[in-house]
Amino acid sequence: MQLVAERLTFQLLDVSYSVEGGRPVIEIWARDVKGRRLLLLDDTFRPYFYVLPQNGADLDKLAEELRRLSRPRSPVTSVEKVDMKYFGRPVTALRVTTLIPESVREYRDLAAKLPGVAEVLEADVRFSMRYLIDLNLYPMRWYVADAEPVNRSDIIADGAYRLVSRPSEEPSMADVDPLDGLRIMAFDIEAYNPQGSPNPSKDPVIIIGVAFNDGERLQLEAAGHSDKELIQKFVDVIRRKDPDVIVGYNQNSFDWPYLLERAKVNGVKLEVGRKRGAEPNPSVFGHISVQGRLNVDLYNFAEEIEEVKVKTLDEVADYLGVMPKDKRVNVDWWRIAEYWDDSEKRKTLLAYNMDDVTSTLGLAYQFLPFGAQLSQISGLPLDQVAAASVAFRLEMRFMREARKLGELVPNRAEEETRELETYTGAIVLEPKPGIHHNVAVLDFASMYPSIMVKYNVGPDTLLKEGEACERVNEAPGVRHRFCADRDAFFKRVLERFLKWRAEVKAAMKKYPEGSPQYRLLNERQRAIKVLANASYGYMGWAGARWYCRQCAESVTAWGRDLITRAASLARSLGLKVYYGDTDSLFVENDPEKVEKVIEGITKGLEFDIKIDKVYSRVFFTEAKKRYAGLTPEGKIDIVGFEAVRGDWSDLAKDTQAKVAEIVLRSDDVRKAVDYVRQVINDLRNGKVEVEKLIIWKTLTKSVDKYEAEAPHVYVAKMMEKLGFKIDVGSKIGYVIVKGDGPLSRRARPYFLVKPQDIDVNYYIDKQIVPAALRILSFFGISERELKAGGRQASLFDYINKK
DNA sequence: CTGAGCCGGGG
DNA sequence: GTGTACGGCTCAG
Repeated sequence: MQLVAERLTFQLLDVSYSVEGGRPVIEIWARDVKGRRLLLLDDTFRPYFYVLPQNGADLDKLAEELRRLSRPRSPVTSVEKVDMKYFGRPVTALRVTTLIPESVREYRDLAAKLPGVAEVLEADVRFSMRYLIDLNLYPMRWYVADAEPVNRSDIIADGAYRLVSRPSEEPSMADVDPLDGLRIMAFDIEAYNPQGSPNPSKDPVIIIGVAFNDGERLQLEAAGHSDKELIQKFVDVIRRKDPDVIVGYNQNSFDWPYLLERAKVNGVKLEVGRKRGAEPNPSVFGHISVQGRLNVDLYNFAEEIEEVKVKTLDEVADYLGVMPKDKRVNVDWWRIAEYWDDSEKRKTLLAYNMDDVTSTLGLAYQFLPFGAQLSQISGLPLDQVAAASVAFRLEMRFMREARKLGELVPNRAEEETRELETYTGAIVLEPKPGIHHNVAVLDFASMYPSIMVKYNVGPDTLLKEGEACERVNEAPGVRHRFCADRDAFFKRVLERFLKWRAEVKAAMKKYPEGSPQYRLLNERQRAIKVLANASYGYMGWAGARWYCRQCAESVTAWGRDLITRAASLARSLGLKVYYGDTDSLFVENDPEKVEKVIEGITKGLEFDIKIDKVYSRVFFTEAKKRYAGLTPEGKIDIVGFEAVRGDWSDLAKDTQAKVAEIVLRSDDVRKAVDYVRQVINDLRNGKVEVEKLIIWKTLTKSVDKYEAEAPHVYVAKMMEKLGFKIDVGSKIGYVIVKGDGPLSRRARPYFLVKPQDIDVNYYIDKQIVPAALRILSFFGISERELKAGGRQASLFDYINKK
């Protein structure tokens, strides 16, 4: 049959590979301009790695020995000499090519043992990622290539092709919204949980809510307590709608594993991918891949929002304005079974599920445009870019830059050889405790990347003891020296980032704010900024390929120097400095003087600084990194306070938030003290529901695997004895009761505890009072005053305290 | 005090 | 799939 090649214009969505007939085949999942979902194959790519010889080694002899390692199943097909660079210095390396990706590890280990070998490099780059790097392909971007149609009966797609030319980027699509035209599905399951945490071996999935970006929303319900048909229907829905992107909230650690287990129990196949027979596949670090679709866990993006401490779906959706908390239905999760079994309450449960799904889709609209840009820039597929750490995203880009520069990519350090020494970090100026009015927050723009560029910081420019160089930058205090004779690898990459970002920002100005084009470019410049800002942390990350502790140490040293100089400048101009952290300064908002500070820093120190925000009121305690501010718009920022953490009781969290709000809005500390006393009184008088006192902790492994007996572990054991089935992932809710012995022994399952058993003093001393004092102590309020509980403090209180 | 171990979100 | 975290807290010693 005569095959006719077609010219395809397609968007690269995901990449994987398989081994067919003893040869690797790269599989690109894509959609083309006609809207077809396609599988594109390339069977011409081969795995390889580099061998770096020791100085003076005989390259031909070494090449011969490498060839002799060849095994028939995956022969060494070539060993070539290549001129490359390693940490900026020219080297000749040997490039070893083989056939089967899995054999690389074996050859790597054998090669490393040969005499004359200094290092084996790039043997740990995933094969499919290697392909994208080498062909300079970025997921979510558009390409043009010639391809021949092929038959593939094992996929659920509109067609399959074999690439016959290398894809080249389609410039006309560069500024098109990469999400435009993609089919997005959000889903959320509810599980039956009569005994606290649902147990997938017996508790059915009862509701699956699904929402699509075309507006369709639906809910699937179990028949009573049987979920076999429900799961089959869910698979059918995905087949019918054929989404490109599947989003959920924490679905990688809950919904997918739970559904997989339920499917197994019911003898159903969870065939939701675009490959026949393939189920979602749990991979490392909790990521789950769905073949041919981008499975994105939006919780990964939520984790990066520093301002929200408790990252539950309802909190995050509320913060982002996706769905206000007071406008949605909420059901306490431990009551889900109760709501399911009651026909009236079931309606509420369904509404709750639909609000969760709607919120999830809403979060997708918030996060995915940014994620898609990160994908286009870092080179990681959208599902992986979400799950990857910032350092890993940046490293992927570094590897591409290294290839362009002919640089060999260093290996990660062996775990045991990584230096564990810490170094001095950023400087935090002593806050001025109290409430301050009209405060401007000044922020250095990309401070650490700017330092790296200005002083040419990097492992390749770091001078060893006694090493000479013409132009040298020495970090203040720490004395590390960097050669400025040639540009550092980091500098080259960061300069490209900074230039690129400036271009994008300039292009943005051509569009009205709020237009789709503006939004697209804004997300792009943000993604570039996030990657650039990760470069400092990257150097100090022990897992980094370009790890350089001295570099990170030098950057913070320059940073401390800079912020100290900026604060002095502000003071010398007569401005009060209230606080500063790393790259920010909180100063009195006197516009004229502030302008002078900005000018002095820009021209004198040659770094960019700007007004980030203004607070009409802000208060600091004596503690660093904790403050609460009131913006001119009336919004309250609570930063750093720990009682907004998930493992504190609701009572402590509510109390602290309320105290912060009273103090900021009314300036009246007595009012706040009275409020706390009222809470304590209520607690003493048994007026607080046990539910407000529950402390929740998750069991991350089976009970008997714990060495230390934390309260929630002790309670889990107790629940097991009571006949509860406790599994990994169970959330244990406990309260502390009266009695003797260590705290752990006084923890009880909350549902077994009567209000009169509660150790009221624990909650007062360890929860309410510390949470409230975080704010109130600097107003001179003491523990005793809070605990006086409406009456005058007496000798009795004093003795009790002793 | 230091080090080891655990946690996050979900139901 | 040629294998990816991290910062903050608690408890034990």
